[in-house]
Amino acid sequence: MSCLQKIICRLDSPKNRVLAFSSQKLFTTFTRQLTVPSFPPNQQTLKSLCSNGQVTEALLEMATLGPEMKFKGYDTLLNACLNQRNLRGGRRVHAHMIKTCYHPPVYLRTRFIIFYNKCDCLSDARQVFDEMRERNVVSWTATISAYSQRGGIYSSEALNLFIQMLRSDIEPNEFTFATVLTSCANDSGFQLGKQIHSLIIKSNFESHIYVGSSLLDMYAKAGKIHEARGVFDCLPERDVVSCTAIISGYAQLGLDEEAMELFRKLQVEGMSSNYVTYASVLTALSGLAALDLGKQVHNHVLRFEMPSYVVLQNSLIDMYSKCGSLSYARRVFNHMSERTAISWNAILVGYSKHGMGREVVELFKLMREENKVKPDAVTYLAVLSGCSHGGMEDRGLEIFDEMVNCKDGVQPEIEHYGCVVDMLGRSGRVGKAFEFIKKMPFEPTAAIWGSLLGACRVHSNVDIGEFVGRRLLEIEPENAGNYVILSNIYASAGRWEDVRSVRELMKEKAVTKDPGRSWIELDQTLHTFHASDRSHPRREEVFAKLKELSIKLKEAGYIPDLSCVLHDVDEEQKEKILLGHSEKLALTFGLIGTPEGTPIRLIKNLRICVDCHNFAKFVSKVYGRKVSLRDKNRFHHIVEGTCSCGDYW
DNA sequence: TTAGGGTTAG
Repeated sequence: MSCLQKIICRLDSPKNRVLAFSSQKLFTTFTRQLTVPSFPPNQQTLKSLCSNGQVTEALLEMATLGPEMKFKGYDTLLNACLNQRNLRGGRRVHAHMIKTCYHPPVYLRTRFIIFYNKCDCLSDARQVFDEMRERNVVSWTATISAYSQRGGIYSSEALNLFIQMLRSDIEPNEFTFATVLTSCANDSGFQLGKQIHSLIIKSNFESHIYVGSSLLDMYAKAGKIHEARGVFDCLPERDVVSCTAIISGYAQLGLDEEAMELFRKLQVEGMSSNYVTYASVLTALSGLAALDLGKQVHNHVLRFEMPSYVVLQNSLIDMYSKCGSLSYARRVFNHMSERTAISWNAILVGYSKHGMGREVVELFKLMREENKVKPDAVTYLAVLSGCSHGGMEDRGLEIFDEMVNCKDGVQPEIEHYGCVVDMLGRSGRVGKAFEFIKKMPFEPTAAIWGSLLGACRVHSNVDIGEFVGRRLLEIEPENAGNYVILSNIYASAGRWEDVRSVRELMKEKAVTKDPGRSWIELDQTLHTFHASDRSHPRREEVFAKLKELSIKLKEAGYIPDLSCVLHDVDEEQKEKILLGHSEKLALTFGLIGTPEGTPIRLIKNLRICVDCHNFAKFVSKVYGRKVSLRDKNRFHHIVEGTCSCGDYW
């Protein structure tokens, strides 16, 4: 028996053949000389060879297969490559198929679409799809899915493909609907999404759990939470995804109390939760600044060993920083084994909102030095805003220049220009800020003018303030805040006639202010107050204490700032309105509800008014309390009569 | 063979 025959004899079992392939150079040489082995391989052999990275050898084996077995052989090879995300191997299989003039059926071509997509080669997947003469619902859905998974600019192509699919008379199935709806969860796709909803009803898929989840998510992302809830309530069965989708729908729209209420209700009904559910719940708790409840969720997550999910940790960072506990947020950040740009952004935003500019700049430097994660547009927003709020304006302007020079490949967008306006205005360079706006490559938004108007008020620049204020009243006539600031600017210059005219204008336009709301967490319960609110069970105590405060603080030098009230009423009435502001009620409740010396943590849904800010400063001084107040924009840490915002917010 | 929910944003 020759050497070659001996080797072939030993290769009867698939296991031995693989071993031989892996270990004996000699054998490979012989096999290549043979080109066509003398017996057909079975699927296990092909799979094993491919899994061992020996795609070329596996393809040589394919030569012995009859045409009817080739389909199965290629499928096996491709599956092995797919499991290992072996792009090179998959490409070889593809090339071999073309070279040997094998015409794969729809199934196999679709598998290649899926393979290329999973290997992140969208253009190859698309090429396979485009070259198909015949397509079925799976090949269409797999291609649509490749685009919808990527989101963003790819969503419109997913929708185009879906329309083409309908035109080619292929009926979508539940997979197609569940997929395509994810591409409708944006402003441009919503109208088509509603039409697809009609189609879903006609096709009787509305109650399908995957389709229903996708549908309710689309409505929630379009801000149509009632429609989303309608779809959810009609689902015959619910699972963790559909429940999480509706909870996160509420949370993403800032309907935090509703999100928590529904979460509790569904928990009672026995819903199961996973790390995505907790990430969404933490978003709602961040909005509510419910620290104690947030800690409870954190403990639960640790107990159930879910701590290593990056998404969950990012949510924890955000929750702790928005609840005022930056040290906890930093601890979570420090202990992460893997960080994404969102992890960095969340902690940077945290420091930024607390006015800690130096920490923002240091952390950003560390992010660049580590060079593991690239800063994105949000990173720059956090850093520029952090510099602005944290007294690091000049460093912020340098960082903006670096952005313009494309240091990290992130182009400044209009929001970044807005940060620069804020920085210039904050540091007193109001004229420069005005010039900067004029030269911007974008049309200034109301927010940008609003930022400059605030600067004009603080730095008493009546000329620019008047121009900007009048401009704002034209483009944003419904925003009561603009009238208040313009009126403040006129009042500071003693232009009482103009103050009156702004007031008249406001009345004429029937401007309504967003209702102000403040709350405080005591014993894991959120106590909410509206202006002049008399609904709280301890209202009598609150108002009695408020009266006492008014007297005591005035003795200490507090003078109510009546210019914060635009109602046309007498001075006594104005003072009464001011004293009824929701943040004063919540602060007073904090004083009576906590032991002496305990820090008080408040949250306001809008920007705090100048008078309430001053009031809180006097409370901190007279009553020896640290007051931490989170308003719409940032944290105010008030100690001994001084605020961390430096009276500019 | 194809499918749904998630974290950061002045």
